Amino acid sequence: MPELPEVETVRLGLAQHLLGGLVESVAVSGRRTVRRQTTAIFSAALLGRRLERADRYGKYLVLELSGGVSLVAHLAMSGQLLASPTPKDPVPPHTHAVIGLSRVPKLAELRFVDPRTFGELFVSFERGRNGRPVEIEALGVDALDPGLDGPLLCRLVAGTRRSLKQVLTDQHLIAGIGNIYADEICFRAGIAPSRAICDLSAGDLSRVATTIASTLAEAVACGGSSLRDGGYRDLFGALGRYQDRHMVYGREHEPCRRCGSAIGRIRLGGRSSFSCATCQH
DNA sequence: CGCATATCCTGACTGC
DNA sequence: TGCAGTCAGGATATGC
Repeated sequence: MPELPEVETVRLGLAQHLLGGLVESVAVSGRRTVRRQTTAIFSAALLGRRLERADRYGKYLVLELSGGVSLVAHLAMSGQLLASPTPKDPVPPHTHAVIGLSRVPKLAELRFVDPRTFGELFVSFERGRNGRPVEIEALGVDALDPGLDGPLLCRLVAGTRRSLKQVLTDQHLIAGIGNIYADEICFRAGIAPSRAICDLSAGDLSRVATTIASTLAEAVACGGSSLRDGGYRDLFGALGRYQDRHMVYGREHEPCRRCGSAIGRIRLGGRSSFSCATCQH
């Protein structure tokens, strides 16, 4: 489930290997892949353009092309962007879009693979005031933004009675954290995910803010998390390594790595939440 | 406003 | 071994 660390790992790969590439061809075969515009508009907007920058806002990848046009990718649950050195490499199942490139030796094709089809691609022609494509203008502050500190968190959650986990995973407040990292951040901050955020002290919120930054930075350094199904892979197909450092996510009934008590699981907002009742309050 | 639920979808897993 | 049922969840929409 690509969250910020996984998307950032893909972004780093794109920034390293894709910039300077020229779009030679665009082929969209998935029915749901491009849904904000016609595939004709999508393809025409990309053809002949040069890739100039790779950005990320929350879980969204934004490839900036010549002419002020952006290719936006959201991987959602099962999406992958995979580089292919030659067009002759076998195309994986569930490949919904293929972008042919020239002038970049390691990347003849960029492929969008997405078995569950929750992900999407679109082209954006307009920038909002915050410099992001207008379609994702409403996203909250990026979870790795250095400005996300205790006081800002405090302002963001003023007047809400929602739980810590619901705030962490609300992309309109903080962008980039999903179910896995929310649980990991709650554990590392020593706070129960179900705890009402209005009950937290300023010190608690500052600790949450620093824990968001340190947890995500460590996960990025590990290349993100690949779960049992091996769903997430980076641009070149490599698995992440942060799953080996998960303290709670997916570890129901297993001993807590800090205190040894059994990890518990509850449902919160329709999603599984894993935590340690001894280490988190 | 907050919360639960349904929706989109396929693959992995579980239980019989 | 195989088949049906369940679960996984990002974003959005809707109802209470």
